[in-house]
Amino acid sequence: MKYDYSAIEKKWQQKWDENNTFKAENDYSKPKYYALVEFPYPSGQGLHIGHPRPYTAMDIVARKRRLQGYNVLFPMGWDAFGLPTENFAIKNKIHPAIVTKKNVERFKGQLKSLGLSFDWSREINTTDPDYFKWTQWIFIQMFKKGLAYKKEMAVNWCTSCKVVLANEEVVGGVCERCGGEVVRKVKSQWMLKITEYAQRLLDDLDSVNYLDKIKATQVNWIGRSTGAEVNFDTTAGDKLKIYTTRPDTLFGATYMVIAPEHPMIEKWADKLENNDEIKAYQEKAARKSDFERTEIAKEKTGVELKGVRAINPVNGKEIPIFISDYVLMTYGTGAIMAVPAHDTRDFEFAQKFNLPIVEVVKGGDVTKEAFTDCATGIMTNSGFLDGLSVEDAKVKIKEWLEQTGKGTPKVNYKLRDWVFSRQRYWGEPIPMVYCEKCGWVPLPESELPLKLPEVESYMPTDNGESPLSTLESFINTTCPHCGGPAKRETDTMPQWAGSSWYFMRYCDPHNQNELASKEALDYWLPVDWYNGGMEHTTLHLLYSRFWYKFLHDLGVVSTNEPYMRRTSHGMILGEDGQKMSKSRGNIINPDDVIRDYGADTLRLYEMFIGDFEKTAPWSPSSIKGCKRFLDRVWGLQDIVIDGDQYRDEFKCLIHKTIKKVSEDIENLKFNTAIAALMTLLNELAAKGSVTKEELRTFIILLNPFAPHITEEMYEALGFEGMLNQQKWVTYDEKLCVEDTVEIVVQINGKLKSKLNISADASKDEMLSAAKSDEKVSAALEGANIVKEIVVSGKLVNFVVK
RNA sequence: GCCGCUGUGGUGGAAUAGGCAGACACAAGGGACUUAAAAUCCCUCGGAGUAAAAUCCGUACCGGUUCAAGUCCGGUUAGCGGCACCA
Repeated sequence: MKYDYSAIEKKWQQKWDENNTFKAENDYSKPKYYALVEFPYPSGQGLHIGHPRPYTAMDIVARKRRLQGYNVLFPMGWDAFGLPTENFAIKNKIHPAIVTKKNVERFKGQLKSLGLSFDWSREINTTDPDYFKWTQWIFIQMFKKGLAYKKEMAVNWCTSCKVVLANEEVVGGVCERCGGEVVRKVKSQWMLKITEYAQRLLDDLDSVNYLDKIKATQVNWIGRSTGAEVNFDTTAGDKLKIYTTRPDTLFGATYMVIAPEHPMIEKWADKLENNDEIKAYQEKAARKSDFERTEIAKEKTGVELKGVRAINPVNGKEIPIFISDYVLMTYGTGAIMAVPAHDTRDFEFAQKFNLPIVEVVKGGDVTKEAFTDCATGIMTNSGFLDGLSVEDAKVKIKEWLEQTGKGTPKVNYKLRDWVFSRQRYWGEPIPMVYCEKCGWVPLPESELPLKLPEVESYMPTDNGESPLSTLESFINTTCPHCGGPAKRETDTMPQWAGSSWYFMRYCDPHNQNELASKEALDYWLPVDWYNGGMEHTTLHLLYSRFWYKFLHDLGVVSTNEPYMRRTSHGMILGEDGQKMSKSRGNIINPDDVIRDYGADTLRLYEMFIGDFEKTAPWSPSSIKGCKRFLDRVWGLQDIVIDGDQYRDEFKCLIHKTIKKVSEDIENLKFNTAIAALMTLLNELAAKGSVTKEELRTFIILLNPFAPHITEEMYEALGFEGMLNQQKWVTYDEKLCVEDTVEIVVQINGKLKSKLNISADASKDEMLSAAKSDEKVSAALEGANIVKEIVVSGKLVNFVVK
């Protein structure tokens, strides 16, 4: 009988659908397991060949856990707000909701054709008002707790499209779509105070099981540093506050630098002698795009503020103040003390402007380059700090700063607040109203969801306002607080909003009264295993952890962290080893692969393709090997013999294979799990027969990887019920050990011979067996044995002279 | 510049916790079957060497620790990913 994959796959997909086979139960007394994959953005291109890799991996985990008796939640949904849909809608004059609906249908069909065991009864869509009602609700709670605020912020502005761009749309400093120049433009934006959670987001990484590289990236992104803030007096009378991580070098501060946007500059305008020069520099800096700012970073620029000088608090010396765009207004206090002897950037600047360089840490040659080593240096030219190590000096100077009131220890983070406004149509409306009397007022919860109004054009306006801003009927409303006339916020939320809490909605997706019931949240959360792309490590992962912690503070969820375990998969590249793209013409369409080889083969191949965490090039010939494997598995039906036991000769191999497959799935080593199954198949095929029980075990082990063929074989073998309702097979550790083992005999660490010996042989028995081996005894002839090393069950090594 | 990761046959990749390098596949070559091809089955498959063996070399490079190193340590180099004037 031929292996008719397409009929088999269709048959079982239908059966699973009809029986709601993979519906997670609401029985909260059972042990639960929550396996999560990132929900896709339903793009117009349809499913990418890369999607099945993580989806299949977690599907394997979910299917195995079900067989192990867990109540498994393995849901799927759509992260459907977003720019490509909006752009497509603009271009083709179709409502984005219609585009979304069409794309979702296509995606869903494709996912089903892969045989993924999602619980479709819990499907969610971020663009569904019943869903984004709660996204808006969370925003309002944040506003009420002071975590959402409005602020003037620079945005990316494409000078050619005359449109505000999201950061993701700025590629290499130019507009992704038209290649036009992108500049900064200041606009009033909603911000979320993620910085308030910086320390917790950092600390709680200790309590979760994320891959080390994921943790490292998060730590890096949060960017905690410790130092001190120091107040410098100025000749203008005002104090200038700086932040430094090297307060120990205070004696070496020979000038100061403040950001071009620093507010003091305006305040000092009447005292400054070179206002024209300063203004010119400020304007130039403001005009620069981010791209230019980093391009020109090679050479330092700046202007001295003539007329005002600062006073170094430790030695009372007057020092000049400069403005330069290498100091950022957005970090620390926007002002630094410059210690050219011990900071590379200050050194460059000092050289260019001929400023004095004073060595305060011995150990380098500060006439040639900045000496930045904290570990070995000894303080010098530093008054009461002289002779101390850098670390001791840091402690002592901080004490001095506090005692004298001239400064305080301070922790800073690179993490910045989250810019939450987008001047776009296809996003969640921000549920806020501006009243002249009451200021910003949130909509009452009874008015949620605030739906998107119908507009004629989804195009952003010429002045960078949201398309909603042209719609008088939407804008004009009454103040929920005083009842007076008020105007709605017209910006929408970024795409990251809906995905920041979607895993919570899956727990209770149809709840009309709450984002999910407390009972459901307490039962299902945290997510046990979340797999997703490395590209989401800094944004999505951090944002959703932040929202979760906020909701924990509100009492909505009971735990601190949303995801117990986070892993990450590698991308699938084109056959040429390049990223798949239309222009390279190296795209593989999953529909074609399913048509030509079947979903089980595709699943198996994507798991076998290589190390799950690494990128892997698609290989059209390798996939044939996986098809060949399934053909041979199918062929086992022709050689099946009666028998409700494993035969003795296969007992050990089968137990070892069960162990290997069970463990490898938990360790993301799907490729070696499949290799173990191939080995077992090869042995059985070589024997020419397989007992019914052996085959039953084999197809249970293979089921998570290739669910359709295994269900079909299970049925054809005449077993009761569906395979997915059976129990995962278990192994006996004792039976995984062979009676006899092959041990290695080495002389001076070089392999001389191999011999078979009883597995429980003592060290003495191993030694004497080794010595009596022909090859070994010949080689040992006349040699002087200095040492004998015996590793039980593994090897014997003679060290000879 | 900083942080993280990686370097193993023609290819994708295995190798628990320092103990047989190259599992499992792909490709290639040879053979069987076939009128022929496809499919399938069998054999070979890191390099040098040999009739075959023996033997020697071999996990990016240099050095170290060890009875024993792909694995640990120090240095170099190449590539990938992230951040990037963060004081």
